[in-house]
Amino acid sequence: MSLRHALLGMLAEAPHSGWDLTKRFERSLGNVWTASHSQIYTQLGKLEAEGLAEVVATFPRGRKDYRATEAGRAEVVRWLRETEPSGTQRNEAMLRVFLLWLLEPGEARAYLEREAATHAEQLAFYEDLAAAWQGDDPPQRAFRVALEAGLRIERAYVEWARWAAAQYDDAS
Amino acid sequence: MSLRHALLGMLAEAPHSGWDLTKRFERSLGNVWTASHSQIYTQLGKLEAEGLAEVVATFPRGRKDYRATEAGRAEVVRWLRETEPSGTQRNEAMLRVFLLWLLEPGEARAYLEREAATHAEQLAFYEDLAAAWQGDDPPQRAFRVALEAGLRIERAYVEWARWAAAQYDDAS
DNA sequence: TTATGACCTTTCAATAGCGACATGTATGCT
DNA sequence: AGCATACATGTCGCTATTGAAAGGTCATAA
Repeated sequence: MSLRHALLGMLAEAPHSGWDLTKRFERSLGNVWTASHSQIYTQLGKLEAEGLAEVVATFPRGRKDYRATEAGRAEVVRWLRETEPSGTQRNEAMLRVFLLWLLEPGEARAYLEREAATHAEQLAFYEDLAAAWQGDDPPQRAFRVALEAGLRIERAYVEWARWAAAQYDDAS
Repeated sequence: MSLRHALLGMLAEAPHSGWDLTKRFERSLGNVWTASHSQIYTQLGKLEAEGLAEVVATFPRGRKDYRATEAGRAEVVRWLRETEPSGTQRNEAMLRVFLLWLLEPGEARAYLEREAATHAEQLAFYEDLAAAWQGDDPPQRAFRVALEAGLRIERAYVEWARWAAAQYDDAS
């Protein structure tokens, strides 16, 4: 399971609460892997029970910060080294493109225009992030590398979606 | 559930057996949504029970070809029109990039070089498909539009992965 | 004739993931 | 004081997904 290792990786970087982690999934990370808070809290409990993570501080409102233990850190590293990325892909928006011929051309075009807008928005978000970005420790550099992928891929998406919308133009 | 509608969409295009559908998921479709044969056969059974798909022919070796019924076709269209794409994203290979700082720079670089190679291969596959492509009916055009997305995004991936590998160069 | 490999379907147990429900706390505004 | 909103965690039932096991057919070539 990847969620497990995603969490462990973040907890190896710095202490985080379930809330923090949920927010990180909603923002940047959500574009490569989604997870709901119910999944995250459940998993944190399991990681703690297995000795891979531990609570390092508690705060008002019941907030608990977790950190990866040595065993937890070792487990992510082992996972990175010894396992192949599973080929599981999930992108419902693109899946729909295969089925667009079932709609009227105008509807298909509208869908693609919405896609273009959505990706343009995402791109702008990444650009803001990149502009504001600083920090040069290893986790931040890894983030920067991932962000660059986001920038390039969103650009490709936006251009594609505009081109695709034109393909479904009534005139065509 | 998207799998359901993905299958229905393909069955609206032409009759397919579970085997065919599995192959289509392994090839082109797998890059936006993965599904194992066990899931596909189970789902075909359900679609048939609900009257959304029907067996239109049987062949040697137990092969059965399914086609979407009118109700099935209407259901995909309804889904396309009335529901928003779920935001679920899943891309384990990119998720790992966020965690690459946990490895030695050399290991990280090697990972990214493998990614570059994998995506270059995928790109070549799409290019071959595109070169061989012909047919101008609506489903084929939709496929062509999706393929164009694949081409553009894989190109972006390859270039990114090469750039990213250089970031983790020992010299850096 | 027999082995090999490609074709093809089915079932099942176990795990992962989703969405709704439940519960409560601190902050800031009116 | 009262209220809204953001913060914060946790549980539960249902559905989706995976991976493995099992069983069978046809074509081809050694």
